[in-house]
Amino acid sequence: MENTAQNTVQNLAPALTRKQRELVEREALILDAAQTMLHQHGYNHLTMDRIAETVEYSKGTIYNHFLSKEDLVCSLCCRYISNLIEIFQSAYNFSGSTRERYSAIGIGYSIHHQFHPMDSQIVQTVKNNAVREKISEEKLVEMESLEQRATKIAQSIVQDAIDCGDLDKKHQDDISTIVFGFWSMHYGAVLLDQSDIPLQELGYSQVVKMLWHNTNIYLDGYQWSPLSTTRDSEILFKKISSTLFADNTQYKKV
Amino acid sequence: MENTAQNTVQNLAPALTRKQRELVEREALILDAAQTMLHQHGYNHLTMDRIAETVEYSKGTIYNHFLSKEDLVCSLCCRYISNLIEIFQSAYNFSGSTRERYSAIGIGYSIHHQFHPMDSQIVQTVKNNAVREKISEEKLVEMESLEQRATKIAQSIVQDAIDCGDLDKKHQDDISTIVFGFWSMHYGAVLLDQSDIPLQELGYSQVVKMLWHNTNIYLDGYQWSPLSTTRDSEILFKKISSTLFADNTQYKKV
DNA sequence: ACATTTTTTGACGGTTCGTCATAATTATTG
DNA sequence: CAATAATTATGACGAACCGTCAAAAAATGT
Repeated sequence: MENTAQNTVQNLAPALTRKQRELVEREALILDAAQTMLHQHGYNHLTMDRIAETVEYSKGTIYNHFLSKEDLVCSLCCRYISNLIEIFQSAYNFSGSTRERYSAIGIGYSIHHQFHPMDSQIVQTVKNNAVREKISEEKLVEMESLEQRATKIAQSIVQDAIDCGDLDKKHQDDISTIVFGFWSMHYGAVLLDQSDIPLQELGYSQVVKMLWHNTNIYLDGYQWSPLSTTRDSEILFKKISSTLFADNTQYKKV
Repeated sequence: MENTAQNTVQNLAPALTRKQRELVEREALILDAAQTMLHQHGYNHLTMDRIAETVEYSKGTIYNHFLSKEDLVCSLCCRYISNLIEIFQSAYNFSGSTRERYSAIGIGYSIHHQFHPMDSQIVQTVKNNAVREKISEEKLVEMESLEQRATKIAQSIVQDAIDCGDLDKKHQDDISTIVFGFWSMHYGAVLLDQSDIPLQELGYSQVVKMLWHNTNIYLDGYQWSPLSTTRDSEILFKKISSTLFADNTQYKKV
């Protein structure tokens, strides 16, 4: 994803000047520092002064890159969504039925959360209106466009399902509703997982399991064949998750 | 609910002293002021100084009631959940099949959100870890106990469904999973509704409709009879919502 | 070598939170 | 009722943080 973008830019505009490259590098440096700080000490201890100190640039320089603290955090959120898009892309390319490919999106989402719970917290933070208000219009547009790309991948699998008959044609107009239901279920579960202590007691991957179960029920409700009752869900889960996260090298950062 | 509590206290401990009554009244005064401020100007403009100014007490006095700003907001959240419990209670008492009673909980939740979007924002804020960290242990316990009461109501309807055969006995061990799935779907949808601009474009009650559709599919997936396909969902929705919100007097505050 | 533009810097002003010594009020006692 | 003790209210203050901007430093152009 990042490589693709870089190549594209290089192809269109022959090369970035040294200055420009330095700028891009420094931006990544700042974001990495912020993310590490967020992981280690939480949002409340993430301050612009501390970031500046860590990367050994002045605060003013940080503000040359990001319009506000919230803009910076939103950039982290964008990196997170980009990673999610990669996972969704893998899910899209999973060789199996449309039902399996769609399920792979859900599994990808929940396991990614299990690997990086701190990062889905960033999303939660950015989604909060008090924070959102302080994010620049451009950054919001950037994030929304990324979210749309993620959504589009899911929607196109639903469309495939309708086209090949796995899902009844009467649901043609419900595609966005189906994606919304699936997405809200995952989103809500992940958020509840972060705050509800009673849930934590049940053990960590409990949420992943419950999501897997509930989404199967949900998709069965839509009569999206093959139904979960006709296959061994346990095996399917393992197959999909191991395929998606075979090379978990990409999960070192964000 | 509030009356009940008040009466209980009065019965057990003959009467509150004048001082205690003043304290309770003032606490409500502060919370009302905070809520109004939140509605009108958002979380970012809600400051302890402004609250103090509005209620015409000093900041120190506010801090005699609440340990921190976050504690105060959490108290607002508790009031919100209390209201939700009342609605869930009505849903529980709805005269109809177990499926309808359970659906009533979902409808109650989503319509309450439609009536008070600002208030579900408070929940979102409180759920955020950066805010949560600053809430006192006691307030968190209070809130969690309220949440448990709400959850218990939903769970007991599921149990009723299993007991009377509307839901297969094989789901006996999945009760909390069923409630979790239902709850996360609603929670996620409501949260997505607050931030995602693309969704807003679709019109306001769209989320309520999508939730109604998706939760029907979800419960159909569990084969919770009577299935939505055997009844007119539109009529049922209207019946439930008008029953639950017949006396919308309770919705003036929170 | 000098001038001009760009970039970096960190001291500073503005907000807000939460505290705490002091003042005001209320309760108690002789 | 007056004097003293206990309780409660107050707002000035310190600390933390954000974002700015004039001045300094570096880079670029002539």
